[in-house]
Amino acid sequence: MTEISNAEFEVLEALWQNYPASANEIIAKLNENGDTNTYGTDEVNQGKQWHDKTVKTLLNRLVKKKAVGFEKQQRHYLYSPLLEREAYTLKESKSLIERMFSGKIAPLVAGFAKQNDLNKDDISALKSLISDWEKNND
Amino acid sequence: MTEISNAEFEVLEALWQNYPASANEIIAKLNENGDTNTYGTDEVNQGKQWHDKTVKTLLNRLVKKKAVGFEKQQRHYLYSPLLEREAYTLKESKSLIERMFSGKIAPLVAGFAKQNDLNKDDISALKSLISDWEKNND
DNA sequence: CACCAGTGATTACAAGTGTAATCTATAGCT
DNA sequence: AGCTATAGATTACACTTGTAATCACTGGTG
Repeated sequence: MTEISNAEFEVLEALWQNYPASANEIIAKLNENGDTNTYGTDEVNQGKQWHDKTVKTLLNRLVKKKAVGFEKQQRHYLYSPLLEREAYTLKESKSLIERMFSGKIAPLVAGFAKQNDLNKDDISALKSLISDWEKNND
Repeated sequence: MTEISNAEFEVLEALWQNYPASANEIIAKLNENGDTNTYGTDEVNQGKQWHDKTVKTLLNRLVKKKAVGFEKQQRHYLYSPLLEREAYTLKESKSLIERMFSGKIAPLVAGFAKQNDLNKDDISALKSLISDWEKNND
C-alpha cells in the first residue's frame, strides 16, 4: 500500500469525520474546521482554505492509492475511506517510534514530560491505560 | 527551518552517534549498522547498503538545510549535527501527535496497548515517568 | 613536478507532492 | 431539444526526495 501524504491525510481525516460524503461535503468540512479561525468550532486547525480543485485532486490520488473508495450516486460520487483511522494512525505512530526511538514508546513520553507537555489529564489517562494493561497481563 | 526527509534523517542519525565525523566515517557507520544483518551490532536496521554518492548528496542537502555543519580539516570536511537529536525527535513526535491525535499522547499509547505492543518493560518505564511527573507536579 | 585518486560540488532524473487550471461529459433548466 | 453549470478526469508545474553519476580541484605519490 502506497504512502499517504500529509495533504491526503487531511482529506482522509475529513472523510473519517463523516462518510460517505460527496466531494463538496468533504471540501466544506475541510474549510469549516477552522475557516477564519472562528474559535468554538473544533481544533485549532490554522484556518487554511482548501481550493476545491486541490481537494478533488487529492481525492483522486487517494482513490488510486486505494485509501478511498466511491460509489456512483446518480450523477455524483459518494466517497468513503477504505482504511480504518485507528489502524492507519497506529501504523504511522509505530513507524515514527521505530525510526526515532528504537521502537520504544517510553522515550517519546519522556520527551513530552521533560518539555512540560503533559498535564493532569494526560497523566490520568496514562495511568488508566496502565492499570488496564496490568489487569489483562499478569 | 526546512523539513528533513527520511533519508536525511538516517544520515543525521549516524552523525549523532559519533561526531564530528568525515563523510567516510558517516558512510561506514550507516553501512555498519546492519550490514548483511549481522545480529549483535545494533538495531535491526534492515541491511540496506548506502552508496557513498548518495550519502554525500544527503550531507550536502543537510548542510543547505542548516541541519549539519562542517569545518574544513586539511583537505577534508568534518561534519557535525547542528540540531539536537532530542529536540528534533520531540518536535517530530509532537507534530505527529498533533496531526493524528489532537495533541493528546494517551490515544497513541492506547493504540499500542490494544495491539499488544507494550511489554512489562515499557509499562515499568511509563510508570516510572509518571511517578517522576507526580513528584514534580503536585 | 606531473599525474592520479579521492573529495566535495554540480548535475541528473524519475517519482511523489502541493496546488491548481483546463478538458469533457452530462444532468437539469428553459 | 439545446445550452450551460458542474463534477470528475486529465494535464500542469515547480519543488522535494531517493538515488546516483559526472565534474573539478587538490594533496600526495612516483
